[in-house]
Amino acid sequence: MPDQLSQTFSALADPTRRAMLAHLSKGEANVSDLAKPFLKDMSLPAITKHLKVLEKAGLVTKTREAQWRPCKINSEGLKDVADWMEQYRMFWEESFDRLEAYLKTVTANDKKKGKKNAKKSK
Amino acid sequence: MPDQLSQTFSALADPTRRAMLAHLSKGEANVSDLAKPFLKDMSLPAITKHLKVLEKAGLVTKTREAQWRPCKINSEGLKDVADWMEQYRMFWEESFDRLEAYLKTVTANDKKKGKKNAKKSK
DNA sequence: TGGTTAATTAACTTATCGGTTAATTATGTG
DNA sequence: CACATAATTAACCGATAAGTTAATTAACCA
Repeated sequence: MPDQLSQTFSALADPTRRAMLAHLSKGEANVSDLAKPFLKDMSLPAITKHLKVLEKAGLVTKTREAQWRPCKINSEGLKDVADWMEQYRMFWEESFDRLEAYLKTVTANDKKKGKKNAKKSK
Repeated sequence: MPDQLSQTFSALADPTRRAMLAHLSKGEANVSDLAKPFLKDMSLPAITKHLKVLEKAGLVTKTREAQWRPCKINSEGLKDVADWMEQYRMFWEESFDRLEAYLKTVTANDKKKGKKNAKKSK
């Protein structure tokens, strides 16, 4: 049901999963390695589920090696997020001048088309 | 659930909310302006709820002007995401050389402990 | 005053999420 | 073989997310 990007954002909306990703940013790890920091707080099946979410989100790939499942970061998911973010760069880079200039051009267009936006009073 | 970054990612994990944000990237808009493209698919209260999610996530700020509620993008939330993303830049920028070099330094530590592929734990 | 527009709140339903325990599948080893 | 280790699957549960309809608040207008 959900599009890929939604799945990716959804996967990142959990501190445990982000921590697992941070762990993997240091290199490959198998499931029990990833689980270790969390086994005081949750069970191993919970970790398996989190990993599956990360996989489906395109953030992690899991392979097999005997009974182990080495995991590593999959850059695809991160790239999708980074690409989406790009369109908002001017907002989070506090370049106020460029932002105001940009918004001014948009507003100018609206005026031409006679759009009475949120501009009606004051 | 309670940490800010999770809330922000969670807010972005919905195509309707991302579309509303895209709309707001063109300038301020009232609730009904934002709702218009979606009123075939969902009710106005649904939009109100989506907006509230975006607000709590620090992605949108809503003010009052008579009976209207002009909304605009709040860069704080976007900045939080962008900052978090930074630590993974080397992955989604396919600079394979640097990535491999980096991972090699991390793996070198493991090799000292005799790890071939993250094989052991304990 | 009464009516219209903009938006929110309340109450409710349904589906999904994040976790659990118990059982199961693989693989390697004495 | 028996057994331990690594990880997954199954079945279940409570909380929350996303939507609905109906009612309500708030401001403007004639």
